[in-house]
Amino acid sequence: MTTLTAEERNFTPKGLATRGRIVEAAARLIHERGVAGTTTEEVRDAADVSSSQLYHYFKDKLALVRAVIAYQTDAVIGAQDEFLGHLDSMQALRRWRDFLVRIQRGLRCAGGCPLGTLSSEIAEIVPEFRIDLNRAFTRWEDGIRSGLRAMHARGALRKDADPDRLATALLAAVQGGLLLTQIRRNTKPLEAAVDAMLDHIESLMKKRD
Amino acid sequence: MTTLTAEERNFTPKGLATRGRIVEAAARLIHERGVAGTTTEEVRDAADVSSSQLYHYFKDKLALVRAVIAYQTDAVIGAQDEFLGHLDSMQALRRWRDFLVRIQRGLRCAGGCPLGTLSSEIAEIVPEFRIDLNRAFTRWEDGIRSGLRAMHARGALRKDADPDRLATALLAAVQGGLLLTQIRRNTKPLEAAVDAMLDHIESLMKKRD
DNA sequence: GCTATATTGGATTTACCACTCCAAATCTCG
DNA sequence: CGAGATTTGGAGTGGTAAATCCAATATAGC
Repeated sequence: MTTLTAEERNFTPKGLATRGRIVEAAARLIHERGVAGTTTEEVRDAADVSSSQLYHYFKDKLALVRAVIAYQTDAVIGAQDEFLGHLDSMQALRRWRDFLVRIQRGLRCAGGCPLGTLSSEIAEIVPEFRIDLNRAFTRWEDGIRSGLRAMHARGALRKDADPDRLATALLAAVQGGLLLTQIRRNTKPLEAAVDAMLDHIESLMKKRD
Repeated sequence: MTTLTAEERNFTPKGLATRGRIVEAAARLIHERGVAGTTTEEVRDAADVSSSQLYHYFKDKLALVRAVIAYQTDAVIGAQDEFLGHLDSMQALRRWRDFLVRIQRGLRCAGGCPLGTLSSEIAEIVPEFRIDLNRAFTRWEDGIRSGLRAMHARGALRKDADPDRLATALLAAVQGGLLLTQIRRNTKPLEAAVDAMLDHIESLMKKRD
Protein backbone atom coordinates (compact mmCIF):
# COMPACT_ATOMS: atom_id res chain seq x y z
CA MET A 1 0.00 0.00 0.00
CA THR A 2 1.52 3.25 -1.08
CA THR A 3 0.44 6.64 0.12
CA LEU A 4 -0.26 9.03 -2.68
CA THR A 5 1.49 12.37 -2.45
CA ALA A 6 -0.50 15.50 -3.08
CA GLU A 7 0.87 15.74 -6.61
CA GLU A 8 -0.27 12.25 -7.55
CA ARG A 9 -3.90 13.05 -6.96
CA ASN A 10 -4.62 15.23 -10.01
CA PHE A 11 -4.79 18.43 -8.08
CA THR A 12 -4.69 21.49 -10.27
CA PRO A 13 -2.33 24.36 -9.37
CA LYS A 14 -5.28 26.15 -7.86
CA GLY A 15 -6.16 23.10 -5.84
CA LEU A 16 -2.61 22.73 -4.61
CA ALA A 17 -2.65 26.37 -3.54
CA THR A 18 -5.80 25.76 -1.53
CA ARG A 19 -4.31 22.66 -0.01
CA GLY A 20 -1.21 24.66 0.85
CA ARG A 21 -3.25 27.37 2.53
CA ILE A 22 -4.98 24.76 4.66
CA VAL A 23 -1.73 23.12 5.79
CA GLU A 24 -0.12 26.45 6.52
CA ALA A 25 -3.05 27.64 8.62
CA ALA A 26 -3.26 24.30 10.42
CA ALA A 27 0.46 24.34 11.15
CA ARG A 28 0.30 27.78 12.69
CA LEU A 29 -2.76 27.02 14.79
CA ILE A 30 -1.44 23.66 15.92
CA HIS A 31 1.86 25.18 16.96
CA GLU A 32 -0.04 27.74 19.03
CA ARG A 33 -2.72 25.55 20.56
CA GLY A 34 -1.71 21.96 19.94
CA VAL A 35 -3.47 19.35 17.82
CA ALA A 36 -6.32 18.73 20.23
CA GLY A 37 -6.74 22.44 20.81
CA THR A 38 -7.22 23.16 17.13
CA THR A 39 -10.61 22.47 15.57
CA THR A 40 -11.18 21.90 11.88
CA GLU A 41 -13.53 24.86 11.99
CA GLU A 42 -10.72 27.15 13.11
CA VAL A 43 -8.52 25.81 10.36
CA ARG A 44 -11.30 26.42 7.85
CA ASP A 45 -11.72 30.01 8.97
CA ALA A 46 -7.99 30.74 9.11
CA ALA A 47 -7.44 29.28 5.64
CA ASP A 48 -10.69 30.79 4.37
CA VAL A 49 -11.97 27.53 2.93
CA SER A 50 -15.18 25.59 3.30
CA SER A 51 -15.70 22.32 5.07
CA SER A 52 -15.93 20.38 1.83
CA GLN A 53 -12.59 21.79 0.70
CA LEU A 54 -10.86 20.60 3.82
CA TYR A 55 -12.18 17.09 3.34
CA HIS A 56 -11.57 17.22 -0.37
CA TYR A 57 -7.85 17.57 0.24
CA PHE A 58 -7.55 15.49 3.38
CA LYS A 59 -9.23 12.25 4.27
CA ASP A 60 -9.68 13.30 7.88
CA LYS A 61 -8.06 15.34 10.60
CA LEU A 62 -5.29 12.77 11.06
CA ALA A 63 -4.28 13.12 7.42
CA LEU A 64 -4.15 16.86 7.89
CA VAL A 65 -1.94 16.46 10.94
CA ARG A 66 0.42 14.25 8.97
CA ALA A 67 0.65 16.96 6.33
CA VAL A 68 1.42 19.44 9.09
CA ILE A 69 4.21 17.22 10.38
CA ALA A 70 5.73 17.17 6.89
CA TYR A 71 5.29 20.91 6.58
CA GLN A 72 6.90 21.66 9.92
CA THR A 73 9.75 19.27 9.20
CA ASP A 74 10.58 21.19 6.05
CA ALA A 75 10.06 24.51 7.83
CA VAL A 76 12.35 23.68 10.74
CA ILE A 77 15.07 22.13 8.60
CA GLY A 78 14.64 24.87 6.00
CA ALA A 79 15.01 27.66 8.53
CA GLN A 80 18.41 26.24 9.47
CA ASP A 81 19.41 25.81 5.86
CA GLU A 82 22.46 28.04 5.96
CA PHE A 83 23.79 26.19 9.00
CA LEU A 84 22.96 22.51 8.68
CA GLY A 85 25.52 20.67 6.60
CA HIS A 86 28.19 23.22 7.42
CA LEU A 87 28.59 22.79 11.16
CA ASP A 88 32.25 21.82 10.73
CA SER A 89 33.98 24.33 12.98
CA MET A 90 33.48 25.77 16.43
CA GLN A 91 32.79 29.11 14.82
CA ALA A 92 30.00 27.65 12.69
CA LEU A 93 28.58 25.79 15.68
CA ARG A 94 28.55 28.90 17.85
CA ARG A 95 26.92 30.91 15.11
CA TRP A 96 24.22 28.27 14.79
CA ARG A 97 23.72 28.38 18.55
CA ASP A 98 23.27 32.15 18.39
CA PHE A 99 20.76 31.70 15.58
CA LEU A 100 18.66 29.28 17.61
CA VAL A 101 18.66 31.57 20.62
CA ARG A 102 17.74 34.55 18.46
CA ILE A 103 14.77 32.68 17.04
CA GLN A 104 13.48 31.84 20.48
CA ARG A 105 13.85 35.42 21.62
CA GLY A 106 11.86 36.49 18.58
CA LEU A 107 9.09 34.13 19.63
CA ARG A 108 9.27 35.39 23.22
CA CYS A 109 10.22 31.82 24.13
CA ALA A 110 6.66 30.65 23.50
CA GLY A 111 5.62 27.55 21.65
CA GLY A 112 8.84 25.59 21.79
CA CYS A 113 10.11 23.57 18.86
CA PRO A 114 7.25 22.73 16.50
CA LEU A 115 8.60 19.23 16.06
CA GLY A 116 9.33 18.70 19.73
CA THR A 117 5.88 19.73 20.91
CA LEU A 118 4.19 17.74 18.17
CA SER A 119 6.22 14.74 19.23
CA SER A 120 5.22 14.90 22.85
CA GLU A 121 1.58 15.42 22.05
CA ILE A 122 0.97 12.80 19.41
CA ALA A 123 3.88 10.37 19.14
CA GLU A 124 2.06 7.77 21.22
CA ILE A 125 -1.36 8.32 19.66
CA VAL A 126 -0.88 7.14 16.10
CA PRO A 127 2.11 4.91 15.25
CA GLU A 128 2.64 6.64 11.93
CA PHE A 129 3.08 9.97 13.64
CA ARG A 130 6.03 8.62 15.57
CA ILE A 131 7.57 7.25 12.38
CA ASP A 132 7.18 10.58 10.61
CA LEU A 133 8.65 12.49 13.52
CA ASN A 134 11.50 10.04 13.83
CA ARG A 135 12.35 10.74 10.22
CA ALA A 136 12.17 14.47 10.86
CA PHE A 137 14.65 14.29 13.73
CA THR A 138 16.89 12.01 11.71
CA ARG A 139 17.07 14.58 8.92
CA TRP A 140 17.90 17.25 11.46
CA GLU A 141 20.50 15.05 13.07
CA ASP A 142 22.02 14.30 9.68
CA GLY A 143 22.62 17.99 9.15
CA ILE A 144 24.46 18.23 12.44
CA ARG A 145 26.33 14.99 12.06
CA SER A 146 27.86 15.71 8.67
CA GLY A 147 29.67 18.75 10.07
CA LEU A 148 31.01 16.87 13.08
CA ARG A 149 32.06 14.00 10.84
CA ALA A 150 33.95 16.44 8.63
CA MET A 151 35.75 17.82 11.67
CA HIS A 152 36.60 14.30 12.70
CA ALA A 153 37.73 13.26 9.23
CA ARG A 154 40.11 16.15 8.84
CA GLY A 155 41.53 15.51 12.28
CA ALA A 156 40.12 18.54 14.05
CA LEU A 157 38.32 16.24 16.46
CA ARG A 158 40.28 13.71 18.44
CA LYS A 159 40.26 10.25 16.96
CA ASP A 160 38.52 8.73 19.96
CA ALA A 161 35.65 11.23 19.72
CA ASP A 162 32.45 9.81 18.26
CA PRO A 163 30.93 12.44 15.94
CA ASP A 164 27.70 10.51 15.41
CA ARG A 165 27.06 10.18 19.10
CA LEU A 166 27.96 13.82 19.63
CA ALA A 167 25.44 14.83 16.97
CA THR A 168 22.70 12.93 18.78
CA ALA A 169 23.72 14.49 22.08
CA LEU A 170 23.78 17.96 20.55
CA LEU A 171 20.31 17.58 19.08
CA ALA A 172 19.08 16.33 22.44
CA ALA A 173 20.61 19.37 24.14
CA VAL A 174 18.82 21.62 21.66
CA GLN A 175 15.49 19.88 22.25
CA GLY A 176 15.81 19.77 26.01
CA GLY A 177 16.99 23.35 26.06
CA LEU A 178 14.02 24.41 23.96
CA LEU A 179 11.59 22.61 26.25
CA LEU A 180 12.93 24.29 29.38
CA THR A 181 13.16 27.62 27.57
CA GLN A 182 9.50 27.32 26.67
CA ILE A 183 8.49 26.48 30.22
CA ARG A 184 10.68 29.19 31.75
CA ARG A 185 9.92 31.79 29.08
CA ASN A 186 13.64 32.50 29.11
CA THR A 187 16.40 31.55 26.72
CA LYS A 188 18.90 30.74 29.47
CA PRO A 189 18.21 26.99 29.53
CA LEU A 190 18.71 26.72 25.77
CA GLU A 191 21.93 28.71 26.04
CA ALA A 192 23.21 26.68 28.98
CA ALA A 193 22.44 23.35 27.34
CA VAL A 194 23.90 24.10 23.93
CA ASP A 195 26.89 26.00 25.30
CA ALA A 196 27.77 23.11 27.56
CA MET A 197 27.54 20.65 24.69
CA LEU A 198 29.62 22.89 22.42
CA ASP A 199 32.23 23.36 25.14
CA HIS A 200 32.36 19.62 25.41
CA ILE A 201 32.92 19.28 21.68
CA GLU A 202 35.59 21.96 21.79
CA SER A 203 37.36 20.09 24.54
CA LEU A 204 37.56 17.12 22.20
CA MET A 205 39.42 19.11 19.56
CA LYS A 206 43.06 18.52 18.96
CA LYS A 207 45.27 21.34 19.99
CA ARG A 208 46.58 23.12 16.93
CA ASP A 209 50.00 21.64 16.15
CA MET B 1 -7.15 34.09 46.59
CA THR B 2 -5.85 30.86 47.95
CA THR B 3 -6.41 27.46 46.43
CA LEU B 4 -7.60 24.94 48.93
CA THR B 5 -5.62 21.77 49.11
CA ALA B 6 -7.44 18.49 49.20
CA GLU B 7 -6.99 18.25 52.95
CA GLU B 8 -8.62 21.57 53.62
CA ARG B 9 -11.92 20.57 52.11
CA ASN B 10 -13.24 18.26 54.81
CA PHE B 11 -12.63 15.10 52.90
CA THR B 12 -12.83 12.02 55.01
CA PRO B 13 -10.06 9.41 54.73
CA LYS B 14 -12.38 7.41 52.53
CA GLY B 15 -12.98 10.42 50.34
CA LEU B 16 -9.28 11.12 50.09
CA ALA B 17 -8.72 7.54 49.03
CA THR B 18 -11.30 7.90 46.29
CA ARG B 19 -9.75 11.16 45.21
CA GLY B 20 -6.37 9.46 45.12
CA ARG B 21 -7.69 6.63 42.98
CA ILE B 22 -9.02 9.14 40.50
CA VAL B 23 -5.76 11.06 40.25
CA GLU B 24 -3.75 7.88 39.94
CA ALA B 25 -5.94 6.52 37.16
CA ALA B 26 -5.97 9.86 35.38
CA ALA B 27 -2.19 10.15 35.61
CA ARG B 28 -1.69 6.74 34.07
CA LEU B 29 -4.16 7.30 31.26
CA ILE B 30 -2.87 10.78 30.52
CA HIS B 31 0.70 9.53 30.37
CA GLU B 32 -0.40 6.88 27.89
CA ARG B 33 -2.77 8.89 25.72
CA GLY B 34 -2.27 12.53 26.57
CA VAL B 35 -4.71 14.93 28.19
CA ALA B 36 -6.89 15.40 25.11
CA GLY B 37 -6.86 11.67 24.43
CA THR B 38 -8.18 10.83 27.87
CA THR B 39 -11.90 11.22 28.53
CA THR B 40 -13.43 11.65 31.94
CA GLU B 41 -15.41 8.52 31.22
CA GLU B 42 -12.22 6.50 30.84
CA VAL B 43 -10.91 7.93 34.09
CA ARG B 44 -14.18 7.03 35.80
CA ASP B 45 -13.98 3.45 34.59
CA ALA B 46 -10.29 3.06 35.40
CA ALA B 47 -10.75 4.45 38.90
CA ASP B 48 -14.06 2.64 39.32
CA VAL B 49 -15.94 5.72 40.42
CA SER B 50 -19.10 7.39 39.25
CA SER B 51 -19.45 10.64 37.42
CA SER B 52 -20.64 12.50 40.48
CA GLN B 53 -17.62 11.34 42.43
CA LEU B 54 -15.25 12.75 39.86
CA TYR B 55 -16.95 16.13 40.00
CA HIS B 56 -17.29 15.97 43.75
CA TYR B 57 -13.52 15.94 44.10
CA PHE B 58 -12.59 18.12 41.12
CA LYS B 59 -14.28 21.25 39.87
CA ASP B 60 -13.67 20.28 36.25
CA LYS B 61 -11.26 18.45 34.02
CA LEU B 62 -8.67 21.22 34.27
CA ALA B 63 -8.61 20.88 38.04
CA LEU B 64 -8.05 17.16 37.61
CA VAL B 65 -5.19 17.81 35.22
CA ARG B 66 -3.59 20.15 37.72
CA ALA B 67 -3.83 17.42 40.32
CA VAL B 68 -2.19 15.06 37.85
CA ILE B 69 0.65 17.53 37.31
CA ALA B 70 1.21 17.63 41.07
CA TYR B 71 1.01 13.84 41.28
CA GLN B 72 3.50 13.30 38.45
CA THR B 73 5.84 15.89 39.89
CA ASP B 74 5.98 14.01 43.16
CA ALA B 75 6.23 10.70 41.31
CA VAL B 76 9.12 11.75 39.10
CA ILE B 77 11.05 13.48 41.87
CA GLY B 78 10.20 10.70 44.28
CA ALA B 79 11.44 7.98 41.97
CA GLN B 80 14.83 9.67 41.92
CA ASP B 81 14.82 10.15 45.66
CA GLU B 82 17.95 8.17 46.37
CA PHE B 83 19.89 10.17 43.77
CA LEU B 84 18.70 13.77 43.84
CA GLY B 85 20.46 15.79 46.48
CA HIS B 86 23.46 13.49 46.42
CA LEU B 87 24.78 13.97 42.90
CA ASP B 88 28.10 15.23 44.23
CA SER B 89 30.56 12.91 42.53
CA MET B 90 31.10 11.48 39.09
CA GLN B 91 30.29 8.09 40.49
CA ALA B 92 26.93 9.28 41.81
CA LEU B 93 26.16 11.06 38.55
CA ARG B 94 26.96 7.97 36.48
CA ARG B 95 24.83 5.80 38.73
CA TRP B 96 21.94 8.20 38.32
CA ARG B 97 22.46 8.10 34.56
CA ASP B 98 22.27 4.31 34.62
CA PHE B 99 19.11 4.51 36.67
CA LEU B 100 17.39 6.78 34.16
CA VAL B 101 18.38 4.53 31.28
CA ARG B 102 17.17 1.47 33.15
CA ILE B 103 13.77 3.07 33.75
CA GLN B 104 13.34 3.84 30.09
CA ARG B 105 14.29 0.32 29.12
CA GLY B 106 11.68 -0.95 31.55
CA LEU B 107 9.08 1.18 29.79
CA ARG B 108 10.29 -0.02 26.40
CA CYS B 109 11.17 3.64 25.72
CA ALA B 110 7.50 4.49 25.39
CA GLY B 111 5.75 7.49 26.85
CA GLY B 112 8.73 9.71 27.55
CA CYS B 113 9.03 11.77 30.69
CA PRO B 114 5.58 12.37 32.21
CA LEU B 115 6.50 15.96 32.96
CA GLY B 116 8.08 16.60 29.59
CA THR B 117 5.16 15.31 27.59
CA LEU B 118 2.66 17.12 29.79
CA SER B 119 4.63 20.30 29.26
CA SER B 120 4.61 20.11 25.52
CA GLU B 121 0.94 19.29 25.36
CA ILE B 122 -0.53 21.81 27.73
CA ALA B 123 2.02 24.46 28.70
CA GLU B 124 0.61 26.92 26.18
CA ILE B 125 -3.04 26.08 26.84
CA VAL B 126 -3.58 27.24 30.39
CA PRO B 127 -1.11 29.69 31.97
CA GLU B 128 -1.33 27.98 35.33
CA PHE B 129 -0.19 24.69 33.83
CA ARG B 130 3.04 26.31 32.69
CA ILE B 131 3.60 27.76 36.15
CA ASP B 132 3.02 24.38 37.80
CA LEU B 133 5.35 22.63 35.39
CA ASN B 134 7.97 25.31 35.78
CA ARG B 135 7.93 24.65 39.50
CA ALA B 136 8.22 20.93 38.86
CA PHE B 137 11.32 21.34 36.74
CA THR B 138 12.77 23.77 39.23
CA ARG B 139 12.44 21.19 42.00
CA TRP B 140 14.11 18.62 39.79
CA GLU B 141 16.85 21.06 38.89
CA ASP B 142 17.39 21.89 42.56
CA GLY B 143 18.11 18.25 43.24
CA ILE B 144 20.75 18.19 40.54
CA ARG B 145 22.20 21.59 41.37
CA SER B 146 22.85 20.95 45.02
CA GLY B 147 25.19 18.10 44.16
CA LEU B 148 27.12 20.10 41.61
CA ARG B 149 27.33 23.02 44.00
CA ALA B 150 28.77 20.72 46.63
CA MET B 151 31.40 19.53 44.19
CA HIS B 152 32.21 23.12 43.38
CA ALA B 153 32.34 24.21 47.00
CA ARG B 154 34.74 21.50 48.02
CA GLY B 155 36.96 22.31 45.07
CA ALA B 156 36.29 19.19 43.02
CA LEU B 157 34.99 21.37 40.20
CA ARG B 158 37.18 24.08 38.77
CA LYS B 159 36.52 27.52 40.17
CA ASP B 160 35.48 28.92 36.79
CA ALA B 161 32.85 26.18 36.31
CA ASP B 162 29.27 27.32 36.91
CA PRO B 163 27.43 24.55 38.77
CA ASP B 164 24.02 26.21 38.43
CA ARG B 165 24.33 26.51 34.70
CA LEU B 166 25.63 22.97 34.46
CA ALA B 167 22.60 21.73 36.38
CA THR B 168 20.26 23.41 33.91
CA ALA B 169 22.23 21.98 31.01
CA LEU B 170 22.17 18.52 32.53
CA LEU B 171 18.42 18.60 33.06
CA ALA B 172 18.00 19.77 29.48
CA ALA B 173 20.16 16.89 28.27
CA VAL B 174 17.97 14.47 30.21
CA GLN B 175 14.78 15.94 28.78
CA GLY B 176 16.06 16.11 25.22
CA GLY B 177 17.50 12.64 25.52
CA LEU B 178 14.19 11.31 26.79
CA LEU B 179 12.30 12.93 23.92
CA LEU B 180 14.54 11.41 21.28
CA THR B 181 14.56 8.10 23.12
CA GLN B 182 10.78 8.07 23.04
CA ILE B 183 10.65 8.88 19.34
CA ARG B 184 13.38 6.37 18.47
CA ARG B 185 12.17 3.70 20.86
CA ASN B 186 15.81 3.30 21.79
CA THR B 187 17.78 4.43 24.82
CA LYS B 188 20.83 5.47 22.80
CA PRO B 189 19.88 9.16 22.52
CA LEU B 190 19.37 9.42 26.28
CA GLU B 191 22.69 7.70 26.86
CA ALA B 192 24.53 9.86 24.34
CA ALA B 193 23.08 13.10 25.68
CA VAL B 194 23.66 12.43 29.36
CA ASP B 195 27.05 10.80 28.83
CA ALA B 196 28.25 13.78 26.84
CA MET B 197 27.09 16.17 29.54
CA LEU B 198 28.68 14.09 32.29
CA ASP B 199 31.93 13.86 30.33
CA HIS B 200 31.84 17.60 30.08
CA ILE B 201 31.39 17.95 33.82
CA GLU B 202 34.19 15.50 34.43
CA SER B 203 36.47 17.55 32.20
CA LEU B 204 35.80 20.49 34.49
CA MET B 205 37.08 18.62 37.54
CA LYS B 206 40.36 19.55 39.04
CA LYS B 207 42.98 16.95 38.64
CA ARG B 208 43.66 15.32 41.98
CA ASP B 209 46.57 17.19 43.53
C1' DG C 1 -17.47 24.15 -27.33
C1' DC C 2 -18.17 20.01 -24.86
C1' DT C 3 -17.43 16.66 -21.50
C1' DA C 4 -15.22 14.92 -17.66
C1' DT C 5 -12.99 16.18 -13.70
C1' DA C 6 -11.63 19.23 -10.03
C1' DT C 7 -13.11 22.67 -6.88
C1' DT C 8 -16.23 25.01 -3.84
C1' DG C 9 -20.42 26.24 -0.65
C1' DG C 10 -22.62 25.34 3.33
C1' DA C 11 -26.35 22.99 5.64
C1' DT C 12 -26.71 18.77 8.07
C1' DT C 13 -25.81 14.71 10.51
C1' DT C 14 -23.66 11.90 13.90
C1' DA C 15 -21.12 11.01 17.76
C1' DC C 16 -19.00 12.01 21.66
C1' DC C 17 -17.82 14.14 25.90
C1' DA C 18 -17.70 17.38 29.73
C1' DC C 19 -20.63 18.37 33.10
C1' DT C 20 -25.26 18.51 35.91
C1' DC C 21 -28.76 16.89 38.84
C1' DC C 22 -31.24 14.67 42.41
C1' DA C 23 -31.83 11.11 45.22
C1' DA C 24 -29.86 7.46 48.04
C1' DA C 25 -26.46 5.58 50.96
C1' DT C 26 -22.88 6.05 54.26
C1' DC C 27 -20.25 8.18 57.63
C1' DT C 28 -19.06 11.48 61.67
C1' DC C 29 -19.57 13.11 66.00
C1' DG C 30 -22.00 14.87 69.85
C1' DC D 1 -28.93 7.15 68.42
C1' DG D 2 -29.77 11.03 65.55
C1' DA D 3 -28.75 15.08 62.78
C1' DG D 4 -25.80 16.97 59.67
C1' DA D 5 -22.26 16.27 56.48
C1' DT D 6 -19.92 13.57 53.12
C1' DT D 7 -19.91 10.22 49.64
C1' DT D 8 -21.96 7.69 45.93
C1' DG D 9 -25.07 6.03 41.78
C1' DG D 10 -26.23 6.78 37.34
C1' DA D 11 -29.44 8.80 34.09
C1' DG D 12 -29.68 12.89 31.57
C1' DT D 13 -28.36 17.31 29.07
C1' DG D 14 -26.23 20.70 26.27
C1' DG D 15 -22.82 21.93 23.44
C1' DT D 16 -19.20 21.05 20.30
C1' DA D 17 -16.59 19.28 16.70
C1' DA D 18 -15.56 15.86 13.11
C1' DA D 19 -17.26 14.29 9.05
C1' DT D 20 -20.91 13.82 5.26
C1' DC D 21 -23.78 15.10 1.48
C1' DC D 22 -25.55 17.12 -2.55
C1' DA D 23 -25.57 20.59 -5.45
C1' DA D 24 -23.28 24.35 -7.89
C1' DT D 25 -19.37 26.34 -10.16
C1' DA D 26 -14.95 26.44 -12.31
C1' DT D 27 -11.32 24.34 -15.02
C1' DA D 28 -8.69 21.17 -18.24
C1' DG D 29 -8.12 18.75 -22.31
C1' DC D 30 -9.80 17.01 -26.53
